[in-house]
Amino acid sequence: MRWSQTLIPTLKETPAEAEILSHQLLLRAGLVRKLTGGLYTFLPLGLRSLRKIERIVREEMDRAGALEVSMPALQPPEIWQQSGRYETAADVLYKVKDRARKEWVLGPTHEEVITSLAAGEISSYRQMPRNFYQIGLKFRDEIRPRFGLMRAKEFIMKDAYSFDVSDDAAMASYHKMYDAYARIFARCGLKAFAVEADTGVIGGNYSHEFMVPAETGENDVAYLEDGSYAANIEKASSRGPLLPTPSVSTGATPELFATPGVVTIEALAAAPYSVHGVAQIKTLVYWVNGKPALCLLRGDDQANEAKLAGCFGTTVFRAATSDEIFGVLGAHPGSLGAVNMPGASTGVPIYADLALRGAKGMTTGANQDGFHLRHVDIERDVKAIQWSDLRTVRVGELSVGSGLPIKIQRAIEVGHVFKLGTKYSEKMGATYLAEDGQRRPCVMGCYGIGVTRTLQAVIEQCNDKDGIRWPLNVAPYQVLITPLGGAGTAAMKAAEDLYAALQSRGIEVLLDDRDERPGVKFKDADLVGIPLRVGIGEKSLAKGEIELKPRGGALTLCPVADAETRVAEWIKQQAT
RNA sequence: CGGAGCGUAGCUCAGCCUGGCUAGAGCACUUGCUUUGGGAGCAAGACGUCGCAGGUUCAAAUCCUGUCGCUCCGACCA
Repeated sequence: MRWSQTLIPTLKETPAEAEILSHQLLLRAGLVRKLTGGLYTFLPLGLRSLRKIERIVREEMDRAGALEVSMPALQPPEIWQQSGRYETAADVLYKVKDRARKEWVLGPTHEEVITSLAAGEISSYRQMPRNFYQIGLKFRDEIRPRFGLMRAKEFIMKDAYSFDVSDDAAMASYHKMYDAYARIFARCGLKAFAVEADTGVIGGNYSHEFMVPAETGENDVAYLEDGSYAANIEKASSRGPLLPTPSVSTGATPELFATPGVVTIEALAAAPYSVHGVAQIKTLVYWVNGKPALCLLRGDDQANEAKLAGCFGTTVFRAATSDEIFGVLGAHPGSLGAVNMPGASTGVPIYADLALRGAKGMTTGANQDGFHLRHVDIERDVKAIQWSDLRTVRVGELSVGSGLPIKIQRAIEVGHVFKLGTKYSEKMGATYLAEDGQRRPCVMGCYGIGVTRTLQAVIEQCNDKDGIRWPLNVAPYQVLITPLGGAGTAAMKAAEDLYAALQSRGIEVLLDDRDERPGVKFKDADLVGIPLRVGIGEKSLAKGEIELKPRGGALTLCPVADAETRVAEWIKQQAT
């Protein structure tokens, strides 16, 4: 491609709308343009990279034995009602109406569609295992689109769905996808790693997210230096907080004391009260299915809502409002506690974090504004506690297994593999006749890769102060020829010859044939980040030489006659 | 939805607080001349519903109200 014949609108200045580096480079290198928040047009250069990622994904999915299909983005709401997600996923569903005022749904994902396909087409154990995938647009009514392609209303996802006869067979399908994902991200030039992920209400232990370490990511990952453990912070657990919880009883019974105006853990930890966070019980109230539920944590701990969802058995819950809380406990946030709950609140489930097990001599709210209780022994003074791991792990805590200290790193989630089980197949009638003549639900798995997000993750990971440094496999072009001389010069002529020669070898080459000053061409070349630049200047050309300059590497000279083979060799060498 | 901020030329922004005459700069764009190894110089030119609507005023980019949009922080996800 000739630069002058395509559209590569590079920007010298950073658009104000772009906060993070990869978003800025996406715009500055002329890869995408925004239509409106969360919706982007891919320009020729950006589209080429996107297609390369798609091709890698497609090759690896095919290699893993998955079958490519294409499912409708526009879907009938009935199948969503059937799966139960018309309500539970309501906040991300785009809904549209046709002329007859019938409602339709724009698919945020395709479990319902693929399961209804399987319900119709898979009827025997002989037809499994099967894994169907597609690469296409997904629509999500994101509360807040942000960071360019990272979180958009419309994005390209590779989604795959496996169907198996048993749990064991489903695990085999799962591991195939896991391995395929590792290959995909490696081929994209990404340093990605798998972490244990929260399985939410579906349960089970089999869900991994593929993460790209990046400070701009939206996830926190807990991991161990030796690589033996890595988990999303939502899932991660430890041996518990580093500072021990008081476990010696004062012998006294709970005693009311006045704490006017004290409504935070910090305030109670300060003078004159000086009750350390480890000796406080934090009481949180959630609203689950229209009913209250209490969550008790040590004062210095943070609740982990993914873990709470596991306790509640649903992801549809929220923090109770101040008014709701007052109605239940007779006090406002800051003075709440599970000891001596008023009569109206009996029957409210109480979930407590394991770090509080055996806690004695604790201080907590008295359910009376402006008062707290001291000398609380939790197991003596609070009834009907359901114990569970509810806290968010912190840096430095010891891991459950090896006891090594936990580290925490920000990361971008680019892929997710999930063993679904029979949740959808049961609801949607995707059953088969087994060898023994029994009818059973198919055991499913689902596997997603955010393709557009992966593209941006590559940019986030591969750049320097001058611009993008594309990995060869996903670069829009492999080679950029930069002649330093206008039309009719010897440099341009040599560039044209090399351009034709490389093209005939099947090398993807971009020729900067613009009548621009060298400085402009160099700056654009660095910004756009093509892996290998061939510089052809009048001076070196007079000596029979041209320049080879890998992006971010050292410049070498090479005889004009050898240029074609040297470029081809370089590419071959990089590809291995 | 809660909190914060911003909407002025294609892009980056000044002007607004303290209302005033023809709304500005840099970059980009067009033409000409010069220049030509790291985002050139000179000259000429084109480009604006000052987000939109209403109000206050002799007078509004500027003050007030409403509204729409965007960005950032929080709750969701690939």
